[in-house]
Amino acid sequence: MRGSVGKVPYCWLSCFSITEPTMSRFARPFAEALAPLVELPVADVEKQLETPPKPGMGQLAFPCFQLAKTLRKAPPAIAEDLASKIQPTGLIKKVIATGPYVNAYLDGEAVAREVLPAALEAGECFGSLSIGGGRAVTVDYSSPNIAKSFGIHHLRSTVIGHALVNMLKAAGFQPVGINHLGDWGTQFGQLLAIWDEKGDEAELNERGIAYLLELYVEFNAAKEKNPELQDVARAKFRLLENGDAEARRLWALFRKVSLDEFERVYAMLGIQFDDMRGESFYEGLMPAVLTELKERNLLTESKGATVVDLEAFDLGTALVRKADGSTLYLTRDLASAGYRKESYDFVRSLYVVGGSQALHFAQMTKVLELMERPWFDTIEHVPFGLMRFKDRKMSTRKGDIVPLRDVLEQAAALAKQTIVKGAEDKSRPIPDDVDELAHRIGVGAVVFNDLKNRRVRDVVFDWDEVLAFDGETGPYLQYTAARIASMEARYGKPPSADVDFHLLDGPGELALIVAISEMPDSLQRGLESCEPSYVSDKLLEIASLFSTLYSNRSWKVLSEDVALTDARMLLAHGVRQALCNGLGWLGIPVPARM
RNA sequence: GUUCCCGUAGCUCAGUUGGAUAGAGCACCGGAUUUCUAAUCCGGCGGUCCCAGGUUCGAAUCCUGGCGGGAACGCCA
Repeated sequence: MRGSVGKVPYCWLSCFSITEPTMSRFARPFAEALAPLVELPVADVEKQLETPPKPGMGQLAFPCFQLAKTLRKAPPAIAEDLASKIQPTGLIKKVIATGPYVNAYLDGEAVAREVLPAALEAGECFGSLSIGGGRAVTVDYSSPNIAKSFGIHHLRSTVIGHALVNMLKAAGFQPVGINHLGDWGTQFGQLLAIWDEKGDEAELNERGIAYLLELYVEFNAAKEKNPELQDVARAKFRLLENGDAEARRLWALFRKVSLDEFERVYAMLGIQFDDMRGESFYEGLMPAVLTELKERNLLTESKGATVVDLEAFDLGTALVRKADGSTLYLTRDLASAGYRKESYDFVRSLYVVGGSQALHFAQMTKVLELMERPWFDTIEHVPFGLMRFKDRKMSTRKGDIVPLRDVLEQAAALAKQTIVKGAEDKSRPIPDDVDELAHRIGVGAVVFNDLKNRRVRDVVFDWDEVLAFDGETGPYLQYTAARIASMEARYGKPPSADVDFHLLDGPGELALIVAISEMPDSLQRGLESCEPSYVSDKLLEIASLFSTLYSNRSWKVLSEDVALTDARMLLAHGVRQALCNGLGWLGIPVPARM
């Protein structure tokens, strides 16, 4: 199966022109010095370079184990020999053999001079890449089902997809955010079936989506006892597909009520889609898909249904038409894939959908291949782990979910409480925009909590964890940026790149500046594997390194020493720029202060 | 039953694509604020990297086989 969950089959970015990762700017000179001595190409040496486990051991390391065989010497002796032959120049301050490694120590002053002015100049573009060349990449994400509440379990696709859209944009691609609304299918038959019995438009207008969810849950409860109800639902959906006026009218009504609610949630998260076509849009395109499948002799009849037999590829059989003639999810996805290719001419098409649907996407891709779509292998399922309760699955059918809106509102309420308490403790006035600030912090906590870990892992929903503001959290990053913003305001003028870089020569500064310089690497790595957590990780590292410096009482940014203040301000500004840009990629708002 | 994913500290997770003494946060214990925001920082405690083999100079990482958890496997999406 292509693109098995959790593994990156190949680097899809590698087909585009890659700018050199920033770290290799530092690694290159070291590799160039080593290459002639070990008689290997510079690129090979560079690939072997590692980062030592502790900062006191330098910033770059070359392991000598592999040379031991060819040179028939002990690795430490080789390291010793190599180290003695390399002259420090430019970015490299010294080279020392440490056991079987040749370690290089970067020159803090030179690194600062290289990184910080560039960061200042780049501003909001700092950390960005220009590998995309304006090429389109579609990102199918969020895609909630109409007539069901927007639950916390939809958060995963929504925030991962949103982050990928932002990251693609930062890398110079033209992302197309697609919300493939689940607004078609037998589920509507179910809703229409129960609506016949007890639907009440007045109540719908009043209670909105909560009422629809209630009906849906009730139908499913009834179906448990009376399985024939599913046949009633299928008949209703067929009616809808055949264009029955009343069914269509109700469908449109349900759709609107749902969209109103979804829009509120998207507004809270600051998300806008480029394409909000639901599944229903592809209704008219499906006959053509079925016709083509038939002409290509890909269809077989099986138990009354129409299928594509994929047993030869270990992918089972893929249903494209039910026995009653109505269509399925796969049929619609085949149609939408072609439509997207025509509309957007994507170089890559991502589907941010739970890992449980791996088979569906494998089938879809295989069918597209059999249909001789040359772009079939540019489609990639970006799977993620399930969100569940500690002791049970979340179940929309049973109404056993947590509405996302509740979570965001709770988080904002808690943030407000923290702001108010903080203001009281320091006997300061409560800010006028406390609600806006609290909202941003709450969203930051909830979103970052989902993006900080690798997406394949299952997530257990836990209020304490979602609402945590301490440690490795969104508010921690926001707070670090806010503290710097406050210093910048106090500083009273824009930071200057014309500073004495020698004043930024300390080990803490060097580690921090190297981390800042790795922002583009985190973006690139994140895009290669569609994994926003690489960015989250880098931001935490930067914030942590800065906080350590900041908390040292003998290390002040603002002081009487003008030259020192200017230099440290430039560094602090770079930190804030990196944090703000990275948070922006992740779709996390940055409050003006905290 | 078959296939896919996951398994690292009490809990939640990183681990630079096979390298040095496996790292963070939470929780717990102890510290730090006359000075840039304590949503912070510092220290301590905490490990059979699920198990067993194999490959390798070298394995949490790769291979094989188990065990445990989750998911998918036809008319839902």
